[in-house]
Amino acid sequence: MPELPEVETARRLIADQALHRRIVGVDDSDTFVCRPHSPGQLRDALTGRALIAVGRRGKTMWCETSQVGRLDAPGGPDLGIHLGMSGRIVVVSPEGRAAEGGGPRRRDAPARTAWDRFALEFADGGRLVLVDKRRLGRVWLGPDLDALGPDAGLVTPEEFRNLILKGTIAVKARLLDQSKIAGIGNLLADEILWQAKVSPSARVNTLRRADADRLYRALQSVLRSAIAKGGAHTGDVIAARHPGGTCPRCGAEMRHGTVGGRSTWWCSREQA
DNA sequence: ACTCGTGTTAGCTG
DNA sequence: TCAGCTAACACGAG
Repeated sequence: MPELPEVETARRLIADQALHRRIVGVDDSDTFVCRPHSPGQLRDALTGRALIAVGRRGKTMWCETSQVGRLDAPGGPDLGIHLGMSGRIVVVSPEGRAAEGGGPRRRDAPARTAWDRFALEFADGGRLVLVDKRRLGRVWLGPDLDALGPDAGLVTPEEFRNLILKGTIAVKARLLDQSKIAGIGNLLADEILWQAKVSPSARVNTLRRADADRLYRALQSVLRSAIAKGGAHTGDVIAARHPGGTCPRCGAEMRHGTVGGRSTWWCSREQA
């Protein structure tokens, strides 16, 4: 599920509920989720510290950690968290109540599931868990944020034009390139292109400045709406992403194909 | 049984 | 070296 809006709900959950709690245990036994670390490395690096801040760039989160035993003092390693295709964050309170972020919106959740892939156990009895059915999520030390482009919600119109228009790639593939702009996933990309009335397979070198500016405005409005409503799946055209679906604006048939290696839906009339 | 997928990334090609 | 493309990863859902 997670695109930028879902990751933002997960980040806010961590910020509200998981900071300044002493870590007394770490389950880092899933070597695929904790790649490239081996079991025990995350435990050894984090035990005795606390999370003290949580940031987000695109779909990547990072938690700053404290010194060992000094839970208000910065100085520990940064912990990267990525939700992958199906990850969610669950934070369990000292009383055992579990809240979930990374899905549509924050809500109650089971305290333990068969899909718990990584967990921090706190001294107060609560925990922070990465729940991830498909195991494409990831938790690792020292995330390299410089490999990502600017966050999709923070990029300026000028930056956007410069990052988007270079080369000959299909515009949807470019929107999905996290090293150019961070945070746009498959559903957001379809929604942005539909709102801007741009064909997903249009080559970026064929776009005019007016197209880029419409894409920029669509990006900002789609992001704002998706964060407010709780997820990328709340977009207007997402409901029409199925066989027989019709454009919510003009009623024309929706087309389906693969662009940039991803399943893509577009309006046969307005995004020809 | 079989196909698909809201994400990333190694590896190949020109 | 780089832009662009494909396959692979893992595994549940339909």
